[in-house]
Amino acid sequence: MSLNDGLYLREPQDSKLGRNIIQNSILLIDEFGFESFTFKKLAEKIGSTEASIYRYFENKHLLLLFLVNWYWEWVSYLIFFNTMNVEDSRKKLKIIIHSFVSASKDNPSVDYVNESKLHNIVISEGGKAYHTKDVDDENSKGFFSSYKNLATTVSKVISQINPDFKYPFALATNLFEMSNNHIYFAKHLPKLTDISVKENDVNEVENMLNYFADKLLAS
Amino acid sequence: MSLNDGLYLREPQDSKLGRNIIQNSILLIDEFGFESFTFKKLAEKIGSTEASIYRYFENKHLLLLFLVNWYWEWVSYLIFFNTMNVEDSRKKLKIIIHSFVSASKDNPSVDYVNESKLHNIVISEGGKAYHTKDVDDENSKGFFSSYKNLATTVSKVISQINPDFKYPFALATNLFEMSNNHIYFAKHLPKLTDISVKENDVNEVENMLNYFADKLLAS
DNA sequence: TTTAAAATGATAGTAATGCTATCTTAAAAT
DNA sequence: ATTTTAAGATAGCATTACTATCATTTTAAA
Repeated sequence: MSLNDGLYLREPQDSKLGRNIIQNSILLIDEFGFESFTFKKLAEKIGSTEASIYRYFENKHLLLLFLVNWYWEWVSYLIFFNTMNVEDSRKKLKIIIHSFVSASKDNPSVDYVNESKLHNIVISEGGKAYHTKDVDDENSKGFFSSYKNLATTVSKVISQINPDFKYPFALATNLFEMSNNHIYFAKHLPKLTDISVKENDVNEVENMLNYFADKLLAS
Repeated sequence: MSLNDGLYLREPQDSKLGRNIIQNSILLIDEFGFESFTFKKLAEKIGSTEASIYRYFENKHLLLLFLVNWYWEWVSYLIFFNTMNVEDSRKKLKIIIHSFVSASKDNPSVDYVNESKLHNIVISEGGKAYHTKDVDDENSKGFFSSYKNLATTVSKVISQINPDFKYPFALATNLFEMSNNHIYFAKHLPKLTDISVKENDVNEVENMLNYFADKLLAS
């Protein structure tokens, strides 16, 4: 998986220690949350030192950004792969929705990434990747381009379905954000949604997103 | 404005120092972001001490939660006030959308709250109020009830418009989240949206939300 | 109007966080 | 075989996120 090289000081995917950092940061952030995650705890967990981790990532925020980008690239790949031989753009959108809602199931696994836990991190902490005072600076360095490319891909399919639809980008990002939000709501703030997610079955979310997309794109 | 009293140790709205904390925390968070906001900086700014601020709020996270709740209560009040004499539920929803998109303009101002900056905080940092490892615990204490009540109010109007619509809560919260998201995107990640916000003119956002709501609720 | 209670200020201290620096050893590449 | 590069070990430092104590001021009750 190739990501913007400004995200790290040393490419973590190229060394044992680097892959260890990726793998175990996912486990720790998933278990304890991003706020209480520290490089010191991570170092202890992988039997290394803080200093060594700082040689890979400037700070934990950039590590999160790396993980989130990795996730977006992975979803992009899934979508590419799953829609490759599909002509009909309505079908395409359905497959896209299925791809990112169930991203963690269809597991073309890289061994140092637990995609299911990474998906949980994106759901719970993903927003923090761009809700920062440094967004503009980081955006100018291309740190969000994976997400923007993904949004562009989806917006194109939307425009194919209905060329008159005025908000293809907004709908694309809204499908992503809505998916993550409502999975989170179902788990933690169920009064804020109508759907429920039992034992990680996100079927209802998928149905809702399809319903929204269909209605909005009907001509 | 009356909020859940678990949010604070001492009601900040009842004393000069408390109101100072509210007023200046809004200014500081808006200017420098939540991450770099500290009680020490706030104390310096208002000529008080860290210890004194800790007598009002357990920590900065609870202060943020207080501010966000204050905002939601204020929006609820605006909606109540603006829809009071309106019969037609479609009109009601339009007014609701206008109320929260332009919340910062129609200014029934409390002197120690800069509603416009508070709105910016909700847009930029609001999600952090519930994306925490303590959500479940805080939810059980009622720390999100202002938002849930607001969502309930709006969902009722939605169900009046179209009683068969399956996702009244999800649409209600999505309108809020989408509003904040796309104002933020327009300012910082314009490739993720179709609308633009020039000089705080959120008209395009309002139009988009109305379009989405109308299409989704058409029978 | 005195007196007690409550709120604030002043100061100190402590553990954890978020780093940076240096030095040594181990591994890899030439 | 030797030089470069990566990793481990250790130290240190400024800031953060608090808690504790005591003195002083303000407010409220007697």
